[in-house]
Amino acid sequence: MPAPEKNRTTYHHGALRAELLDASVRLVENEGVGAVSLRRVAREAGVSPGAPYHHFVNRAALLSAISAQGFRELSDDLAAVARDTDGPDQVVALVRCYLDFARRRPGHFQVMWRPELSEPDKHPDVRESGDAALARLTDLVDDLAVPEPRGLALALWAVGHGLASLRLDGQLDHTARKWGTTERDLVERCLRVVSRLAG
Amino acid sequence: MPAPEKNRTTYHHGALRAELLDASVRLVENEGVGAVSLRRVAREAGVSPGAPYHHFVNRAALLSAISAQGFRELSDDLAAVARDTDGPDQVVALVRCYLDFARRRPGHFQVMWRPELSEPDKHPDVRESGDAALARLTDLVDDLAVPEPRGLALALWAVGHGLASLRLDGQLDHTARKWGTTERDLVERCLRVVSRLAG
DNA sequence: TGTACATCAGTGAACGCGCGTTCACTGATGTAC
DNA sequence: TGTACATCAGTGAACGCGCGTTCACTGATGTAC
Repeated sequence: MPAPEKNRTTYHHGALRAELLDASVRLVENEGVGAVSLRRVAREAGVSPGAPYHHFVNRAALLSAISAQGFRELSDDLAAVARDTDGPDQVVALVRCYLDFARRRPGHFQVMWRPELSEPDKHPDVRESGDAALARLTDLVDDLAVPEPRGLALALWAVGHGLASLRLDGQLDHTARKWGTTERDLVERCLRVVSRLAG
Repeated sequence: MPAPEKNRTTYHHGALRAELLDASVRLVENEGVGAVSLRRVAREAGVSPGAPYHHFVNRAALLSAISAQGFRELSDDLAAVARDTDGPDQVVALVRCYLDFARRRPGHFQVMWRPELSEPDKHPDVRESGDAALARLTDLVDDLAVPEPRGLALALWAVGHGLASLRLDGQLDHTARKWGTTERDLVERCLRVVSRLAG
């Protein structure tokens, strides 16, 4: 996590767009999406309040870019599952992949699923990359040749999404403590149950 | 949905606390949780900016009250499932109950799972009512006498939570359109798959 | 039943803050010739 | 290789806005006697 860029010597930044994105993701992770304002992000990047406007027309455009980035990475992850595993194991591998993504990119994950933030209607990138990710999921499940592929695909998406959300909100950790176990153990038990859907 | 209370004649409102809560829930439903500010809520209730401070110390206290309200209603709903159904049907009934709650109280639902908004650590009501709701769920699953009750309970919670979240964010509707079907049909197919976990 | 008084639940003005956005500007870079 | 010029990507001051919160106040209500 690079510190706010205070020690710039050149007038031009060089890679401000990328740094604004990074700073935003960091902000979402540490303080939630509410902390992301163009002024704040500019400050984090060590740049004047007007500077971001040369790269993003507004806050939504910035968050859209993060969403699209996230969806593309998730697509790649899902493609790797299709490539590296096969058969019924894919069911659990898929959910695990979703969970791993959410853990690795919590900032992206939180932005991706909130259309009021990233305005998919105004930013085709988000819509397209989101659709592509979902298509990866359904293609994978279709290849399993189970009786209700769409129902299974949605169920797996829902389980993954639910677990990831509950974990990000601290619900899993809280529940684990109450049950005298760990978050990780809870997830594993859940995945064991889910694996029954593969048969 | 009562209109903003502009036509009050008495100096004292009489039920301002309840009306502030209602106004907040309406705001969350229509414009998202970001639209809830004490000033805005006061305006919606037709009252001066300082008035809410006689009932809530700050925004978090207001949102906490909404959370607790939601958790209590969800607990009651889950209790009804335990009372009105039995056997393996309960698995699907439980998820359906969770989904119905989220549909009926979308404003509450969105606030309940975001601890940074309702600060459960500072507001014991939220923690207690949340824990009680979860206990209903686990008690119900325990009574099914399945091999992995905790794993199943979490899986059902996750599916319900995932579906409800995706629906609220418009993802289900979007996906249904792309697949040439309806949100409702999608949910039903998903539940059919989930019902296999009951066996 | 009246009255004095405490308390409750409002008002509305005021404060300082961070925000989004604009704008004239300027330093740095790229390009045509 | 040098130079003139266009364009790009910054600066920093400025604007108006809604917010949280406080405060002296006041109208309404409840209670003790």
